[in-house]
Amino acid sequence: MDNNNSLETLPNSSTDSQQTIFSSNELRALAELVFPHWQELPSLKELDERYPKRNLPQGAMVNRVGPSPTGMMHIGGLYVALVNRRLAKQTSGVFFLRIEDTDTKRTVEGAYETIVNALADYGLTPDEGAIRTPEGTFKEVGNYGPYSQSARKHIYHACAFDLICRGLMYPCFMKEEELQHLREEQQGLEIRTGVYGKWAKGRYLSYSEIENRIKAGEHFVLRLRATGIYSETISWEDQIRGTLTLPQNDIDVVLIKSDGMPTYHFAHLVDDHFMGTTHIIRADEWISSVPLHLQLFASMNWQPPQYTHVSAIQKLSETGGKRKMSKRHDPEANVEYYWKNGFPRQAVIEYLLNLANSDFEDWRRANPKAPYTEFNVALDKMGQAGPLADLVKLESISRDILSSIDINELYQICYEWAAVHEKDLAQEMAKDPDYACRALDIERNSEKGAKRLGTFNDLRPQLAPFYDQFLPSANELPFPENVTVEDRNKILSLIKERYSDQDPPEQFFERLKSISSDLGFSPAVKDYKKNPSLYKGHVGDVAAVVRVAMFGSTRSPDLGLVTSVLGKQTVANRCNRVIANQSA
RNA sequence: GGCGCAUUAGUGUAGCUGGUCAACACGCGGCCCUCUCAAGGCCGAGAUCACGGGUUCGAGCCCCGUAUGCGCUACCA
Repeated sequence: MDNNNSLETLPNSSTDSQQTIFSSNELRALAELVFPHWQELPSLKELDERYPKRNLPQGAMVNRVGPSPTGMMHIGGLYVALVNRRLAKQTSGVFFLRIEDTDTKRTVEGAYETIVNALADYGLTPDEGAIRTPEGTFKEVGNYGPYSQSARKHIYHACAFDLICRGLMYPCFMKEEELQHLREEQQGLEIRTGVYGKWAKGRYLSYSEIENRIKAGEHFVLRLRATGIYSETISWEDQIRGTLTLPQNDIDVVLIKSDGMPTYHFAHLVDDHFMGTTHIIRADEWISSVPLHLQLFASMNWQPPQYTHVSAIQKLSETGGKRKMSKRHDPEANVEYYWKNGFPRQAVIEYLLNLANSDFEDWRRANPKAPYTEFNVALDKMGQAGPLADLVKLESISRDILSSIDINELYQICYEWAAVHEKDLAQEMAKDPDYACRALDIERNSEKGAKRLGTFNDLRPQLAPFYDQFLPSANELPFPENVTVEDRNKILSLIKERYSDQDPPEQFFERLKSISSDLGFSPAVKDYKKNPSLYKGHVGDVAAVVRVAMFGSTRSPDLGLVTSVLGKQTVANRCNRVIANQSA
């Protein structure tokens, strides 16, 4: 990188002759003063060699997600990660994870693991950056690292050194109170607040003053010497929003904080250049910063990436109405919430995909079995308004997924969930996975296309009755009142006697009918309704008795299917315990 | 305060360069199926496209203004 940006060519907004103009020797001395260990810094040339241009096919997108390890993983972060990753994959590009931990005060222990785990759990493992190994440990992969900003200080400093040498960055000693006063004064004057133009006091410092203050150990930050003109605009193409036009940046923003860490803006410039990011897809709160970012890239003579801004998921519907999704008050802002509350991860992903491109739904209907990765995400199909989280819709998607995935896969994820949230159930499942599968599979492939599982919360009611230990005790069974104990026992005796596991499940109802007529119940509900006095009841009442005895509940899936899973022995046992209980 | 982004039925969205464009999904209601519960099938109620002006033969779709929400205006990202 050569120094062709000499001071004279800078289009500075304030042609204020009072500003200190340094000679290039002074600038060099200043840079060395700011970075006493400058000799240890890599040169820009070395960095360019260390991080060569990526060798990727035409049109490949290199993009990234850059969460801060400040606590939980936000659902909006997952959303942005999903979109970025899909786009990278679709173009044979690269998706990487960069941990943006430049704010040492805010970084939280364990948050790094939370991020990596969330991406791994949701199938969004990055190509580069921190990943979770199959053994469950963490490591960093990729040739453009390190991928944590806190470990890249020397790179930022190398670039900062260059900017100081070229007069585009300068030290500023203003303290918090001073900045506060400045802001108040500007507010009193009813002008824009901020460090710009004549308000940028650091621009007026003489070399000797700077030297003295630095040598005295005074704290300082490094600010950009902004080159934008506020009354003029800059435009760029946002792939979601089209052409965006904003005033040029004339604020001397902080680029290096007093602790030596870069701010987001500077880290973005340096990292996304050397990491070869081609597309920045991020939340829309960054729109206002694009003029600054463009200026930063120009100041280094680097090719800027393409910026596009997505509206993050912001609100949630509640009984009260709408409000902003808040980390503190809305548990569903946290990615963990969904799994905890029984939503399969794939459902969350597909729901997010649906928010991103609403035609995903149509695609899914047309391709019920295809993996979601076959769907093509398109930026220009993304909505501009912030979508509202809708758990009811999520559940509907979840139900579709749980009813369409392969039974073995269903067993897997159910078991994985139960192992954490329903431990006793999981234990039983593991004893005989095949049995659990048959129980889970009930009615899934029938013509009726029953979708019994909405979320994992439906797992227990669906599965537990297949295990004796979860059944209510015999005297707690909710038998209907309208069938006498005597009839109940007769019914169950006959079931025990006549049930055969050779019967096809459809046969079961025929058995119920014949038992009904043998015991004076009407085999057809219609007949009973015509002449109630002729019967003790109807086949439905008989079925209810059997249902309670078999399933411990007045509600169950098809009895023929239930009994065929239970098997002859269990059917007999369950009849016996009731009969025994009554006669006792 | 300044600047920016957004605003289509309860919710999420679709509506291409202005002329069946008010559609789809979830939810809600009813009916059907039916031995229970779900699921499924069918039907239906919900939006004068935030509001007010324009431009036009004609506007969710273009322009201006207003309102509301959100964002930025930090040595947070």
